[in-house]
Amino acid sequence: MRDIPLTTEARERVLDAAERLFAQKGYTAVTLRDVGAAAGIRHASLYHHVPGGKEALFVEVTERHFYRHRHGLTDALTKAGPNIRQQLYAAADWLLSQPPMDLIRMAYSDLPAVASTHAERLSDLAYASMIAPIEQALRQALERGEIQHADTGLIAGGLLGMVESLYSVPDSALQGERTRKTMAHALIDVILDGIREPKK
Amino acid sequence: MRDIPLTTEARERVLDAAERLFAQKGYTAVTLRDVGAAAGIRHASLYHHVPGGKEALFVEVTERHFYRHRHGLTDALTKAGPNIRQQLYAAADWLLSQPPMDLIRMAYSDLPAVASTHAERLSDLAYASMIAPIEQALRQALERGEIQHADTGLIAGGLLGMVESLYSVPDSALQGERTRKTMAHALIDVILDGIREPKK
DNA sequence: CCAAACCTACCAATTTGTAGGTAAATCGTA
DNA sequence: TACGATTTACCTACAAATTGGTAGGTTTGG
Repeated sequence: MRDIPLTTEARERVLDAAERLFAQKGYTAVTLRDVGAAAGIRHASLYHHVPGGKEALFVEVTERHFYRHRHGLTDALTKAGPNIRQQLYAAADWLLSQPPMDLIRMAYSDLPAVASTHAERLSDLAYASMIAPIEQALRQALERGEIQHADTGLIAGGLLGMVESLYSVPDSALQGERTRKTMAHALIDVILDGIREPKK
Repeated sequence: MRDIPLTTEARERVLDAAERLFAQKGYTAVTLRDVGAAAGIRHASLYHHVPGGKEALFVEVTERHFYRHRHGLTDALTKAGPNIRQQLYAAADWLLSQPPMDLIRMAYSDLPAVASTHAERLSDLAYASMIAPIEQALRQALERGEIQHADTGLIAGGLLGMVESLYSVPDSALQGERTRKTMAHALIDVILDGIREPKK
């Protein structure tokens, strides 16, 4: 008998389903029956894999989600080479390959619904996973002289909000060359070059 | 006896409370008992003012919310004079004077929970109220030669996402001169000037 | 007086969580 | 290897609380 379940194939199915649903709909909008159905089991069976119930499930998969973002972002940024534009392109591509990460909903709706100890940890993790990697890349570009002095933390956050907001573009507005990816790259160009001067 | 209640002071209290709560927490996370408590009445009394129940209440206050944004944005943009920077400053100030408008949550969680006819109308209204006014100001700045050729719709949406994302900045990170307003203005400067060239 | 505004009390459905059971895989050991 | 014991991964059934919504009565202001 174990207090803390280790990772099995069936448990992974549950966590994957829960992560996708919570990320898409938010904590209160997702029921355990939804999660069970998505994982192919009854809701009561979820308690076998996650004894802590809904809140523990949400906290675990949300932490997992943030950790994966941190890894995915730092990975994309380092593999893109020492050029800030290509780095930001790669970061945006990663973000758009994942389900939307709605930090506003997280702050105003999801986190207030869980115990404050968990909420604070998740809040810190959000910064460390989403903002910090981009901020670090901007700081290094600043040292390399690629960009001028700027509030790197603010720019990183703004960039993130900009790219994530592309998820609210309806699919009907996406066609041909106008994908979320090309739109993200165009927005990054604006951040780097501005829209007053003609593109170099 | 009226089928459609006209506007009274008490009904306004209900709509104001509902609008604030729905905007902050989203459709499913807000209960009618929450709305009633915020308006100072029992949840059953809400049906006196809005016979259609929760969904009708949500649709009505969300429409109202969008209409007010459309008015507030166009008003701020026109009153700021013919300078795109001042116009965008004013638009951002308006957005930050209102409760957060989380379009991602709206698209992925709120709208799927209401009848599709209402969802489509609200989706169109979101574009017309939030994006279109900013896009128009950018187009006019383009004609005036203030900015270079750019995808004005894309920039407007990106700007909006950027400014709204400031709501996910924890209050603990706001102190002294570092308010959401000053941060929004700094981000607008980046959009206009870029971060590669030194500020003029 | 009378209608608007609000109330209490309830219902049916849903949701989280618990209790207890079952089939099948796995393990320890003779 | 044979085989009983245990563990895993699920199930059905139910309890308690919450939710949207309804019925009908009561207060209150013009």
